[in-house]
Amino acid sequence: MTEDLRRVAEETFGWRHLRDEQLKAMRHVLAGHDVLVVLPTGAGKSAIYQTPTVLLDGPTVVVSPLIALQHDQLDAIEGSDAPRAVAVNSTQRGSEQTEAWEALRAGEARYVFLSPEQLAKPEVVDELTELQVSLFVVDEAHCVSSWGHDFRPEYLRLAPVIGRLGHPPVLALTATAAPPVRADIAERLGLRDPVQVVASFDRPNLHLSVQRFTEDAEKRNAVTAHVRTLTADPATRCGLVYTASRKDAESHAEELARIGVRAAAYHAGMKAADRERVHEQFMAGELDVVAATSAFGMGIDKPDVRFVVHASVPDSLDSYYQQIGRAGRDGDPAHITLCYRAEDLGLQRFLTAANPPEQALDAVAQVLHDEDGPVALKELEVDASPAQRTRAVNLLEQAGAVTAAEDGTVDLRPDETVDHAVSEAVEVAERHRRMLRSRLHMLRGYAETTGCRRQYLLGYFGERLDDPCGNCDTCEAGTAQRLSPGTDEFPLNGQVRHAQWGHGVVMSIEEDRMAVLFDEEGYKILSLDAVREQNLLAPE
DNA sequence: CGTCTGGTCCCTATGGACCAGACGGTGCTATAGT
Repeated sequence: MTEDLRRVAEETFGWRHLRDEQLKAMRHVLAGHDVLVVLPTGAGKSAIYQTPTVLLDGPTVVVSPLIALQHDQLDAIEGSDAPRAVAVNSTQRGSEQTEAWEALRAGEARYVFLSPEQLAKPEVVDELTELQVSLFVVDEAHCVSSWGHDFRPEYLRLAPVIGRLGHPPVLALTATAAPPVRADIAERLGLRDPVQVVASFDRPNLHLSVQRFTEDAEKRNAVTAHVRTLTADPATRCGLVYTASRKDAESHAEELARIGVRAAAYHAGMKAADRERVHEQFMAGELDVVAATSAFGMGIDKPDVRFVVHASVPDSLDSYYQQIGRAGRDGDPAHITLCYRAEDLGLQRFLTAANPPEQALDAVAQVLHDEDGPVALKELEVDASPAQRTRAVNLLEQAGAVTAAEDGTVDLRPDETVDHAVSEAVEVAERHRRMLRSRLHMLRGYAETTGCRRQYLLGYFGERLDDPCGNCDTCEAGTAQRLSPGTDEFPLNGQVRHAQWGHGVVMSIEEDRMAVLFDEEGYKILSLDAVREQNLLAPE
């Protein structure tokens, strides 16, 4: 099997060497296992589905969040000797879509790229069922967890689709996923006993630092001054400035342009043509700095980004790590700076504060209660937007009040009342909100720690670095210390139980505090004294 | 949750204090109008 993979990799794609992680994941895919792969960008994640597809009988479905990413992948496959790849999406004419399906039916095309929204359409799933799909790939799989719960709820409806396709091996690929995100991806996709292939998150060439501010104006000036200094040096000319709002992306870009930096803004409120131009100019080295919201990033694989400055905090360390990971891909040193104001957490708190869609929940539960049999999702006639309706179904399903069949229909469990179903679903939404809030606490912890930033960051991703890294601001300030191996009663990654919060895992132990990840409540930061004096945690 | 904006108040006028209300992120898809 390994020899076949190596042969295809070399003969079809021209890859002389495969990394151990790539080979391991491919072998499990060919053996029919579900696989969750967490590998840094540039480590060849795409190869993990591209190669086995050549050896499999049926086509490979690739779920991809952005049409632009689908195009990149199509180009990559077209540039090899692999079979043809097609995409089906809303930018195409009807004839183009028809041709794509025909090529797949004829066995001429063997890869098909789709958004999760396409897979929400029964006619698309019908086509795929006929094709006898051999491999189901979810690219950028962290989107399942980060977008599925609200922004793009179709991401949580992939599990029934996978079932309908006869549950071919599922391969979930991402560059960033902390342990709870991995668990969420596996659960939401319905992975069966997935093999996890996780590479180290450490990027030692990134110099990590945090600058604290009390005044907004002061922080803005510091961002400008810092970027001015960096861009003035040819060795660190190119970088990114991340902002929390579109307005700030524009004001920072304007200010930088005013002082002579080749800078432009990028956010989702801009015209598609302008966004594309900024993207291309940055890739071509015609722009040195892009000041952007979180819209900028996926699919950016520019090796020589020398700095990432955050003008405001993002929503989590998960997002933060993803954004800073766009620097120093070539392995050369890069500067990472978080310009931190505690007040900035307020905006993120707001953005994660969405109330559970109670009306939609109520309407959906009521319709399902009144109907005799299962109902197709699209046929659910409720007074709510399609996205809200899907979100309500997702929550009801997670609450165990609604069951989803593989044919895309849903039904209320027998004996389930509308009120009980709604209240359970609201509790699920609130648990999720608590998890998002708790991630914000961990971000705050990173910004405010006097310990080694890298130890903290890696610890968040479940990886342990015993000694201070020597390449962050706290190490340079001399405040970072050797990581405590935990105490006898609470070893790192040990299991604990809290009377109120239930089961958890010890994520980090600092001098006077510890972080615990609870299954139901998310991350909690506890004072070690309080834990000891009040006997808050019992080892499990 | 925090910031910004626009309006009102005060009442020899002006501009600062105060308050209410709006706004804040991520993309797909389908469809109407050129």
